Amino acid sequence: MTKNILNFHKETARIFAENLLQWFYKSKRALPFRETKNPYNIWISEIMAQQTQIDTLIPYYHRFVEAFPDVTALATAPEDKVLKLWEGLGYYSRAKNLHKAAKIIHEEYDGIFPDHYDALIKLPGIGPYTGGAIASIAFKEKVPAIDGNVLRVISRFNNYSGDIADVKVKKAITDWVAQAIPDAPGDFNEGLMELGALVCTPTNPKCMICPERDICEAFKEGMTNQLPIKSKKQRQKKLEMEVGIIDMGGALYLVQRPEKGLLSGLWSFPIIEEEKTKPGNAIRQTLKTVFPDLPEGKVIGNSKHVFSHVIWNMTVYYFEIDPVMAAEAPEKYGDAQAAFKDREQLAAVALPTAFSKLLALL
DNA sequence: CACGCGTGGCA
DNA sequence: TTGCCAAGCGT
Repeated sequence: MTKNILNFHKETARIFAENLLQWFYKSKRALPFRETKNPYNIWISEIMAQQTQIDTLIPYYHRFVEAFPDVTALATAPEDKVLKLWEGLGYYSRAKNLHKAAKIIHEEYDGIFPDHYDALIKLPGIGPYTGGAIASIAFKEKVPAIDGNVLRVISRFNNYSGDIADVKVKKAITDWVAQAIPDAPGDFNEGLMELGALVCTPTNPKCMICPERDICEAFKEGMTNQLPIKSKKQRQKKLEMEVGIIDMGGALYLVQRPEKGLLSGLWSFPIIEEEKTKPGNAIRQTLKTVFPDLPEGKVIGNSKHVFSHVIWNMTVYYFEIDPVMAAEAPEKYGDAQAAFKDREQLAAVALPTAFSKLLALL
């Protein structure tokens, strides 16, 4: 049977921390951002790690810190260059907030990285988890860093049935961890996450090699596969979309996404929701407002793209236009920036995966 | 405060 | 194929 109350027992927590640290020092992965305690590098890696698997972020991390080795380099870079380095990683507001925070540190903190939790979480993009991670790892502050791994590990360790999507449950687990933090807060926090990533995994946890097996309540009760409890999120809404690719002698017409909402600020092909009774009409009519002489297009394929909260079923229309139309090539698409981009120019702008994968249809 | 916000891996 | 999940944050 599971428990719906989370109790803290000091001695149990002490042994838990001891086991964890011993395991972590022996079993931790060699990750690039573990080669330093520089708060800047820790920060970049932690922002990239939000909702992202470590293996995915590693090449991005290398490229990013090479291009922007310190806060000043990032603060003084143009935003489009920052977004370009984030291209394909998703959740692009992370990159924008990273850039904003770098400017704040550069201008208001004299380039000196804030060295404690309370100051860190005031920066855009740094919330309770990331603030705790940077403060504990780079500055040895005794604060928790509660991510999805930690919620799962602590839930199982205590055979605790609280719904980890519930803020009250998150707070209870945060309090438990805060009291359990030993003298090496950074290693402890990293160890908790590493245990969740390598051993106490969401499915098929490797209890046989777990350093906490002997004192894990869920293991004792045979509940590891039922925990944690997590309420479900609702399903993505499906949208039928029409994409227009205009090709002018190899240069493609790109538009910048609006300032708010999905993929905001990044580049895309013109795209609009289909009018159900008239397939192809919506994109064609929209494009004709900027290209009155638009020739007939053809469908070159379909593409499905799954976002966090919506699914696009895209029908891709292809239009070839004469280079003489370059003279009238509009730099505005509605209110948005727009331009024909040749291969080299295309490579310089941030084109999200939803659109870059359409290039394979050409 | 429930929801908006990307992408890739995996049973 | 489908759904779930991954080192969350802003509003």
